[in-house]
Amino acid sequence: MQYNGKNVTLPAKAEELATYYSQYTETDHFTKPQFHENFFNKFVQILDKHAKKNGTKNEIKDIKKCNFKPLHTYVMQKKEDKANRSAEEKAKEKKEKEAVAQKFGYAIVDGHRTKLGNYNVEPPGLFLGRGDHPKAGTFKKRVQPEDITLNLSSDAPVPECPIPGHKWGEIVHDDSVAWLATWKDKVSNNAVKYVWLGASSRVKGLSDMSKFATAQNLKKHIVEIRETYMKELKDSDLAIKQRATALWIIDHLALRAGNEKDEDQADTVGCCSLRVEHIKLTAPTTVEFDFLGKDSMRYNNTVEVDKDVFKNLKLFQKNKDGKDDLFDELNTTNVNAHLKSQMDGLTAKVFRTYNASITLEKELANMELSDDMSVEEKMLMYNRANREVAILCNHQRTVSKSHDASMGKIDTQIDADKEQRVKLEAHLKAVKKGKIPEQKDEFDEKGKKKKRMPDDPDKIKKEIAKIDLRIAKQNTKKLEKEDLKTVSLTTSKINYIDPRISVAWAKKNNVPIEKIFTKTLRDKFPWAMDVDEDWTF
DNA sequence: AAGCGGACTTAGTACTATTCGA
DNA sequence: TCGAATAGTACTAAGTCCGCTT
Repeated sequence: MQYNGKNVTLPAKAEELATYYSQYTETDHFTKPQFHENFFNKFVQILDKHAKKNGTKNEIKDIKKCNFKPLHTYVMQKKEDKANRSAEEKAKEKKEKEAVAQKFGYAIVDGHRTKLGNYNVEPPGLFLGRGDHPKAGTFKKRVQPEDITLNLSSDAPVPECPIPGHKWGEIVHDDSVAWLATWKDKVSNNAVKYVWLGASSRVKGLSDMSKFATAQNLKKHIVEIRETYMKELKDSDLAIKQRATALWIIDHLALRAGNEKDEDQADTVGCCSLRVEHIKLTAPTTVEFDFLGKDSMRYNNTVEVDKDVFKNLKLFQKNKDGKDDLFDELNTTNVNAHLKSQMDGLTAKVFRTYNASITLEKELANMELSDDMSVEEKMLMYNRANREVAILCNHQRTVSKSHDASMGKIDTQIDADKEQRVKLEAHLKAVKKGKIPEQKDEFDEKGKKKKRMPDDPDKIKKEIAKIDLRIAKQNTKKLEKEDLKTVSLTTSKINYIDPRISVAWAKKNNVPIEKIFTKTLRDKFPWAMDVDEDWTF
């Protein structure tokens, strides 16, 4: 790198850090002041320490005088080189990776070779928080074997530590937990990281099944629970009033519970942690919610609420500052304690599972499907239902870089097809009159000769029909693409929707399950695959 | 009953593999 | 058959919730 226009040779540790940093030059992280600040603090700290050790003085003090371009160029070159490797080299790497996965990616659980969810420890680098994160750009240290605890059967051989000169931190034999290995992430306040079994494992499958069993159980209690909170909206006790209001929101809008958060995390909220500034009331019953939820995703929704809910929200805002808690008498613990008293195993998050599954089932039931529909058309219906769930749960994704371009491409194709259709129509008319028109050679934009139109009326009609079908298909594609531009269907499919609803629907409508679930999801939900077409949630 | 550590689920994005269409 | 677009997977951050300690 250069400092103040002069080349500098960095000590190895500082160079490593600066290399991590410079690889983000062209990303969104570089637009955040916090990212630079946290990086540079650590950078200077390393340089100071190094200088002190050598009895010199560190001159690098101002990030504005730093030019990390040479490092960035180097990192980008490496990336390009990697992409440009020969097919053999790539195949060789793939094979090696597969061998590692075979060796480290499985555990023997109750005699069965079971796939792990993850088996690599998180590599060192810069912490990349989501949204406006106070710790963005801080250094995430390399994890050493000594930092790692392994959880094995007491009679299992201890795996050899693969790093020479090192040994495992601790070996435990705890069959009351599901993790196989753990370490602490110093960046996120010693947050515990784990190695788990994969989603296809029996342990995870059973826990998934029990999640949906609880949600199904809520179906049986929901009428009573709703009656209770509707009554409690009018309770004279402020804490109970707040609890009922929060439950109305959790049930109707599928908000998360909303635990308290630390100062050194991004400022995001859920239901219980909503602040006065996050809602705007308009009489008689309109409420606009606008806040950042999990992953700093914006939740912006204007809804009509129950008149008592509106009255209560107005009351909770009274004499408060925008930064004050809306539900100052409430936290997730007492909401969940109350829910538990109404139904065994009931917590706030169960409402999301329940409402997601119920919504999909209801939406699918409303779709009118017929036997002569193509699988694509049926899937369009399914995805529309899935989309309603994703919107309910506020599952978003960023618009892909190529979105506008690919929409434009579809338009161009439709236009070309329409133009060709006009020509075919005219040609058909002429042919029918018995005058077969002379066809001049036509060329496409690449200079290739286009196919001539047939002179047989039936063949012309067939071609017109083909074009009509193509136009219809493209239009459908366009609609769906635009609909799903900012909506992510995968999150609800993986976590919230009882897979048996989808399996039953697929069977009933002769849609191959592969159209709905990827290989990984089919492996995750083997327990859902054999329900019959009449199964209901 | 607050508050914290720990265990587990849920989340979007970055990366990689596969499919599509010229 | 190739490159671009799309689908699918890997990754790890960020939630929820429980139970223990003070």
